Amino acid sequence: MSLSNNSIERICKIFGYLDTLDKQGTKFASSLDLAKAIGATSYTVRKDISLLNIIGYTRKGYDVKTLKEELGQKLCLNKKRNACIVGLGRLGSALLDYEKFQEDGFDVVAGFDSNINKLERIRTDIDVYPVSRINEIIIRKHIELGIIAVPSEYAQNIADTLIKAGVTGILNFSYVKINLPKNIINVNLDFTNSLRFIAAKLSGNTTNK
Amino acid sequence: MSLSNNSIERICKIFGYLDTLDKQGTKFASSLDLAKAIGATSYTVRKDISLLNIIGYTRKGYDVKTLKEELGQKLCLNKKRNACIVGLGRLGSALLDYEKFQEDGFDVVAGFDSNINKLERIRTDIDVYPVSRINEIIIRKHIELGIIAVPSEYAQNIADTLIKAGVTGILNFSYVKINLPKNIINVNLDFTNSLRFIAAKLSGNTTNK
DNA sequence: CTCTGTGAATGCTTTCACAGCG
DNA sequence: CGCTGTGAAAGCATTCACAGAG
Repeated sequence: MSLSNNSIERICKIFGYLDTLDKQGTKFASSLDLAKAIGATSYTVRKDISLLNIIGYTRKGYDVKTLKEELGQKLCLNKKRNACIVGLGRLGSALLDYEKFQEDGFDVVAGFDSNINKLERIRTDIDVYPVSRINEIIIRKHIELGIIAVPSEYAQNIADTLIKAGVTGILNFSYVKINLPKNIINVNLDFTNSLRFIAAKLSGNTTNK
Repeated sequence: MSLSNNSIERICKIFGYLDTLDKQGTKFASSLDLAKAIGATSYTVRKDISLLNIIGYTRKGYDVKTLKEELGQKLCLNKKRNACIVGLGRLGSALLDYEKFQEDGFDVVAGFDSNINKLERIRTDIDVYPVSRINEIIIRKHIELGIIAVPSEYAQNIADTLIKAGVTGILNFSYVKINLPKNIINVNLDFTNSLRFIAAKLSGNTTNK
């Protein structure tokens, strides 16, 4: 089985949307419904799904519950995973309390910051530690995912520490690209770059693709 | 001139990296340097840049200051733009104080929330208003960009309000796709989906592309 | 040499078009 | 009918390979 990044991203979005549909009590969804919800075409959705050898029902579309279960299984999204957040500034502490992570099976089980005073002041149900304890805690709590919300100049260093401790996936909110061994999966979310992208497209000298 | 989204995104990243290089005092950067910094190949970087009819110097690479200026000009990234944030919960208020936006020419000039008590409690230099005043303030302050950080169920409604008031670009932090007229540029940043993507790739049944 | 600039070739992804099914 | 499933075609983006320039 072998999916492109684009396919994976679409399927992840579909998975999230199926959850919404399920909570609403919707039973079936056609490829077109799904496509609209994630911003794709129905062809692409059908192809993505069929690449996973999942089949739908003619005339009705896909069974919401079943499809969600199957997508989750094929992409290992049903399994819970432990995560930690490094850097508990404004953004990091907002992320600590971002309930959607937990709802979706990502358990944030630790927060880290280098500022001891900050650790004492923070009010959250999640355990917080100084960065010096990253290695110990990651191993003890079986943390697989690291969320980096430290100032950009420290991001690479933190990433190295996380990986040495055994983290295999990194979500990086700093605006620098971090260099990683290629078995580590990583996504960069650079807010400023997203605004730049919007600004650039607004300026108009672009295709619509 | 006509660039694909991928090209625009890469160029935006290059633009950001050139700023870092410039502050460091670096004078020249080769296509390979830039490529490494943004996670691309040198071919792609050269092609992207040449699509904009910008030329470098043989044997030295690109002049950092000049290239930044030219990219900024072609993509209209030098012009300042006003932005607002709707939804001042944990995330929204963190974004209000995200200095990188201002540094990069995105002036956050207003925050909105539906909860009047919250507006009174918030401590920030930026003016905050009830959502009922969105239309008035957007017009008065010439706001072009809207950053949506409200709970997902309100996102579509807020987006419609913003657009009616004249906003042309939207950065959406909620996890629903919002439907927009196609002259509106919009980017979705769904944190949970990024974690899902990482989890899916960790599970391994994917290409490396 | 070492780097850029770029047509040509390659390799992906998406789209199309239509058979199949209830 | 209204939907899925899928080979074939089209459309893009990336990579290659090499000329050009100092």
